Amino acid sequence: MTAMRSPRTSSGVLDRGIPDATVARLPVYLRALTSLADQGVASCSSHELSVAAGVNPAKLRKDLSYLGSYGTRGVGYDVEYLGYQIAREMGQTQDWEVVIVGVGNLGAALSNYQGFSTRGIRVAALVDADEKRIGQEIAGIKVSALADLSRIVDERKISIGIIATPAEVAQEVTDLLVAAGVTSILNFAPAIVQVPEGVDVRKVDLSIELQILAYHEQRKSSSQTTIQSAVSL
Amino acid sequence: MTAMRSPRTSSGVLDRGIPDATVARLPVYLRALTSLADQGVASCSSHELSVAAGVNPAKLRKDLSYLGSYGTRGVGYDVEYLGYQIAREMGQTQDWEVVIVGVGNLGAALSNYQGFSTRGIRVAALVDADEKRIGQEIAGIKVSALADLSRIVDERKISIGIIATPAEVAQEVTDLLVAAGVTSILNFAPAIVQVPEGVDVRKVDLSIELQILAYHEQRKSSSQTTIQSAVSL
DNA sequence: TCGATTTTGTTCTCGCGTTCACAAACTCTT
DNA sequence: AAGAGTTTGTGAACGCGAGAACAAAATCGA
Repeated sequence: MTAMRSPRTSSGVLDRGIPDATVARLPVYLRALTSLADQGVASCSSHELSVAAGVNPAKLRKDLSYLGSYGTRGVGYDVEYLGYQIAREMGQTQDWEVVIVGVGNLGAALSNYQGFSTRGIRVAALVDADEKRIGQEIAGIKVSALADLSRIVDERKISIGIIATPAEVAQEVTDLLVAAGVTSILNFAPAIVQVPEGVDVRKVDLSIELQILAYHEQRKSSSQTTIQSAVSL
Repeated sequence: MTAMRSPRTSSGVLDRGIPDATVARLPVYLRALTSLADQGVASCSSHELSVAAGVNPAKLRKDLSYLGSYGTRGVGYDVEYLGYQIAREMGQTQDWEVVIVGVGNLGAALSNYQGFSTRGIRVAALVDADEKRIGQEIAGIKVSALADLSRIVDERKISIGIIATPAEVAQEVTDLLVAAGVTSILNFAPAIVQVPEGVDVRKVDLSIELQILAYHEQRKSSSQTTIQSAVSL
């Protein structure tokens, strides 16, 4: 979304250059595969998997083809094997430790979110500027002072930070994270933050998603009345 | 993302058919305009606004041109006027009441989220299946039983629902929402839900965003070592 | 009034992503 | 062993969106 240029090193052979659109879908496939595995399914076709993932089967196959040929023609994909290959490609075979800045309602919700641990992501530290919150324990993690951010990031070799603060301090927090050595940021604050070259930012805006729905909702109802008035003519 | 086909009625003149990509950016522009207005800026050029919104100025102007000609050549845009036009186009001149199903950590965070009210969105009801939560008050709203969902949606004429439940019950909740008359759903549960024609679903997956960052992070570090090994040759 | 300057609105081109359609490859049955 | 039936992997066509570039329109100064 913002400055999401992937490295695209022209280093030749090894750079398989998976398209951004595909990278964004691989976790969806992985989730669908995990779900199938939980149901005891050992093998599946691209069609079955595409239904579970909610995409077009041809798109699914093309996406998977960027990783290599992990299916068997006439048979389909081995659920566990394909899942492992996607997980490896996505870097989930290692554990990524993240720091969450801001432990208000959203930060606390993220800290308690169960979906991270199974995806190679571990919330390693919580940081807040509010004196009253420092020292509190959330999801088994002590909240540290903002002043300790740099030391924590350095000690634990954290490269991913999550911003769950009010919009007003988002840029300030971003600068602190970048200065501390973080190179990937997930920003939940409703503000555009500027980062230097080499730092990735992804933005999740809860109210924007709702506004998009409201727009379509409005069009639904207005086209309804348009049709009605057309009929009444 | 999922079945986001806009109505595209061939009803002729009035259908200006704003592209989906543009609709997704309009709220960003609106936020930037609000921010500028708060700073006392009365007028701005497409360049200034594009910096605040984090997009290309040409893209910004093209997006705005779908709404009409609300700028003045040689001058720029009136901040308040343009803001109003976008808000009107997005349907924010009316209030959209939404119901949140599931008041765990995330549901509670959403209930308390301040960003909605200024965007024409009002959390009108909270619903949960857990007996212990029913009757509790969150953000000044009493939590109702799941059994009352249909009545609430009907009484308050709610057309937008938010799912903040565990993945296992997401489809079940979706079916209840659709049966109750909801036609737009924002799904935070990590599951793909099936909906009938005419119902819009948008999906926000917190861990997928982090996985995408982890992927790029992995590529950064591995391309680093590739360069190093290339140098050492 | 006229030219210089600024900035919008729009046309045009390019590239990415989606989807179709088919050949290659595998299994199963006879 | 061979043909019928599946399903993958991919080449090719198509459509949408991004961004450059330019014409149209407004202001400003002389």
